[in-house]
Amino acid sequence: MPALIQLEPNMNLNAEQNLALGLEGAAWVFKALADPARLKILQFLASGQAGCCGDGVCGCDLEAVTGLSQPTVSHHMKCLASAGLVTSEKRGKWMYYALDAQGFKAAKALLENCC
Amino acid sequence: MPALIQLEPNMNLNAEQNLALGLEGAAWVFKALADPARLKILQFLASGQAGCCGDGVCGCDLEAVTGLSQPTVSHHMKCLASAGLVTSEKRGKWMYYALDAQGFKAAKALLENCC
DNA sequence: TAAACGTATTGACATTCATCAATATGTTTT
DNA sequence: AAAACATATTGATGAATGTCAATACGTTTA
Repeated sequence: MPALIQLEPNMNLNAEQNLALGLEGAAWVFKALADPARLKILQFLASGQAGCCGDGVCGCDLEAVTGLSQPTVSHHMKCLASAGLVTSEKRGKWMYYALDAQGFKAAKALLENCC
Repeated sequence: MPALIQLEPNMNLNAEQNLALGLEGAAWVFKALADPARLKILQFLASGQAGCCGDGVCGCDLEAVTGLSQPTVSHHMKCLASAGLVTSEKRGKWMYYALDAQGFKAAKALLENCC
């Protein structure tokens, strides 16, 4: 039976959906982790370092951290969010990003169970 | 300082090398995990099911499991081996594959530490 | 030695991906 | 209202990827 959920960059995959998608969902999460720039972003988010735009880490922080252009960072964040690894919240004109602990728990479980 | 190790499909990445490569090495491992066919192969290797060629799982088993062609399976196995996730051993005319526990430990550590 | 068989390599092709410049959208500040 | 600013989207481009057919390589068997 084909999956009823369509994997797209514009979705935000939660734990249930991930499970329902089976290997496709698992691969989607690992694909999000499979890029040095995105890992650097995750590392920075995990470090707890303060950002330039007040309380939280915003997009311009991540441009500085990665040295990538603004559109590229935006693309990477959409990728990470679609895999359920980060959360995003718009406050004013800034977009604040944070790690999604649940997504990482799911990723670890994937590594435990499916392999 | 640039990494002294060159990531290639033809290498077999061990834990030390992986660490030395930093985010590049981590991404390399996650990239190997980021494909449904490869996850299915890993799942089968983890299941402990008997193969068709005696003691161990050989290439033709994985063709049956994945439904992919022989060259494609060969390519995937090289990818998994280069990431240190599987070991391969040639016995007679067969190639036997098994999970590399150390590789998975490294992958889990990457998920813990770098994120 | 020949034939058969499992695996690896090569070449080709369509798809996906990372990246940036240019532009659009929306919010805040002047 | 206008200017400034942060982010999102679009379009384009070069690189990487998954796949298979054809072929080459090694090993075993007849």
